[in-house]
Amino acid sequence: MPKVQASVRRDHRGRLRGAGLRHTVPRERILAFLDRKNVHPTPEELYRGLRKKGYDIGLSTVYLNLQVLKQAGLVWDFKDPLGMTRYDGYTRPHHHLVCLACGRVEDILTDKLPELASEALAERVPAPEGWRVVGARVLFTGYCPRCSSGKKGASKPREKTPAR
Amino acid sequence: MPKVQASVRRDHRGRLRGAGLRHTVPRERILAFLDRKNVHPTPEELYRGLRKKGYDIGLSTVYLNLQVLKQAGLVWDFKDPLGMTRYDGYTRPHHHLVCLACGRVEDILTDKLPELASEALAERVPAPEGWRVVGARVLFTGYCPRCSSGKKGASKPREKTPAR
DNA sequence: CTCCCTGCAAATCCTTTGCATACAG
DNA sequence: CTGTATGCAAAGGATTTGCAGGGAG
Repeated sequence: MPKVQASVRRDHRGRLRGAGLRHTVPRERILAFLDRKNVHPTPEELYRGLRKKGYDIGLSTVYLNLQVLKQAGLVWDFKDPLGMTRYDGYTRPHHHLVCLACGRVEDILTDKLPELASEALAERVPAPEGWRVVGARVLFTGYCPRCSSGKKGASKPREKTPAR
Repeated sequence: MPKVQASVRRDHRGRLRGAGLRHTVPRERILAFLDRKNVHPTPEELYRGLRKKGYDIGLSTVYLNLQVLKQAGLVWDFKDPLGMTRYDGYTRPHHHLVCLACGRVEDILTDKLPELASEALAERVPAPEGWRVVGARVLFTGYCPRCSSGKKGASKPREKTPAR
């Protein structure tokens, strides 16, 4: 019996190779870290997270590889309402929902939501003359369960202007 | 004949007062600069633009007031695909369409597009248990007329990763 | 072996802050 | 007049770059 499919979602070596990238330990660890749902760390948080696990990685390596992985389409990034760049493992098409009070981010998958899928939105928008629209990303804003329960300072408060 | 309604869109003094803000020369000029459609400057560009007109304004004043005006709801801001913060005069609800090649930004008004209006999207999204969704902003991406005409380097090229 | 990657430190870029002076109400 | 706002310069924070050593193919 051939030893096939060790773990679909964890075959990072294959994903890297498939994207034309070399397999390296830092890349493997970054992909592994992001390979969970609703995980959207800033580069700094990702760096600390990996360090906390005992991995000896450099912050600039994290920044560099996040960019490389992004260009390869293996991860996504977006700016949260406070302007911080956040990353997530790219798997299925989705949007984001951010809590205006504490900054928590939730993935909004569009697999089952043809109406809200990027392509659908991109097709439906009346593009100005001559433009070719290729994508659409929605940033939903609101209040998470903890923060909308009325309790002030339910979670860590935001320092800056909630914005956007 | 009473001298009424000098200029609806240019009554910046009234808009400021209405928002509980003092009227000052810098604020007046910033609002005036943004009071055109499809104008989405970065703070730096806005600063240079005002300077070019001979106005003696400080960069930090621009930053400060953009934030004040944003909090007052008189202007909006958003991050373009390169991560630059861009501002526009807040008038009607709308989204943005950005050219991935040259960075040009076009306003997509939703007055006549109930389906794509922020409220409609916010209502339609299946919010995770306990969340209260209050808004939605769409960032459409594509290629503007000049850049989609096939000619390479149609406009100023991007230095950074087009991203997102 | 050769080229690319890593990790540290220094450098950049955007944005905010401190402060004395000037203006709005 | 009193309290803000302005504008300059310096500080701060996030991200990038330079470079010598190390690893992947």
